[in-house]
Amino acid sequence: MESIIPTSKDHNELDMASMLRQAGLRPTRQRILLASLLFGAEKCHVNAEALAAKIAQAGEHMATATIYNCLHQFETAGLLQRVPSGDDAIMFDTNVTHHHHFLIADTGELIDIPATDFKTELPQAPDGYEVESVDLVVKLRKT
Amino acid sequence: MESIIPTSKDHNELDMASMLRQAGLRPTRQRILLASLLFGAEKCHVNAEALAAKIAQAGEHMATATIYNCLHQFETAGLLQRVPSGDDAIMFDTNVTHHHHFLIADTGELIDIPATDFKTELPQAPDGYEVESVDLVVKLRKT
DNA sequence: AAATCACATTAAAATCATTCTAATCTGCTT
DNA sequence: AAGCAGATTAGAATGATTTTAATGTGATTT
Repeated sequence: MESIIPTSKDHNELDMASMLRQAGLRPTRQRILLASLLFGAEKCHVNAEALAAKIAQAGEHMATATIYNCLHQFETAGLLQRVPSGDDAIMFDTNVTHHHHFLIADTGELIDIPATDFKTELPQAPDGYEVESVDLVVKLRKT
Repeated sequence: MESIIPTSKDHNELDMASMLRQAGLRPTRQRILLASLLFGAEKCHVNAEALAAKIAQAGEHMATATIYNCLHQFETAGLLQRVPSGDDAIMFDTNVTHHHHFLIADTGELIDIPATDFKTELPQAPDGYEVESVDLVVKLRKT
């Protein structure tokens, strides 16, 4: 009994599928689910473990290797950016614009800093090299 | 048949021992050896694996746990600074002055940038927090 | 719509840096 | 020389990530 009127869920999945296709990735069930969790919500900073928890919470299942595979594929496709992290897990940011981070020292929480909130005069790259990216992390502690 | 005239090796060990004592660390054989390797040479950026290699090369032996213990103790004592790293190993810097780093993307090699080589206007820390440290990494790729 | 093929996903084992454990050792003080 | 707190040790444990080798699945062709 399929409805002609698409549900919001269907609509979202179509969005995610076309986003993936545009990124050159086949829209598999797993990649669509991950994309929904990553790009449908507000949360910006995730690691594999946090995603696994969200997946379980949604009553779904996915192999750990698939989560890592997809995260790396999303990064390569430019849908995610790797960000420095306080703990020992790889963290990704759904905000792929040029910006930097506050890192709360004791919790490991990351907070975006718009690139416009500060100005940097960079040193010149050594001969034979060019700048690929610039990462600034301001570590904070409670006063 | 101990000589009254100290060899340069002895001299170096005395230096290291007093440095350690000043830092509040008991000058054990292992800590003196590590200190010699770290603060006697030019090399600034090390991880546990690189140190283990140097130790083996010097014909000595040290438990892996000891290397990690000492590195963390040296860091706490302010003799070393942790630095961001491209690979997945913890890296330390014997340069504990305020400065930043170039990171060669494909080799993982770090190069110091004097803090005076660029100017940064930092954003204000959120309420209830204060800035603990600022880390800037400029990732480079070969042109 | 069946066949096909390249690509994805999977569970489980492997890897690798780092930390823990519990026993032994060693600087330092008495 | 004795004693003790702290240091070192080998080896086991941990935990995030990757590999392996087998199975499954989108998309295209027939």
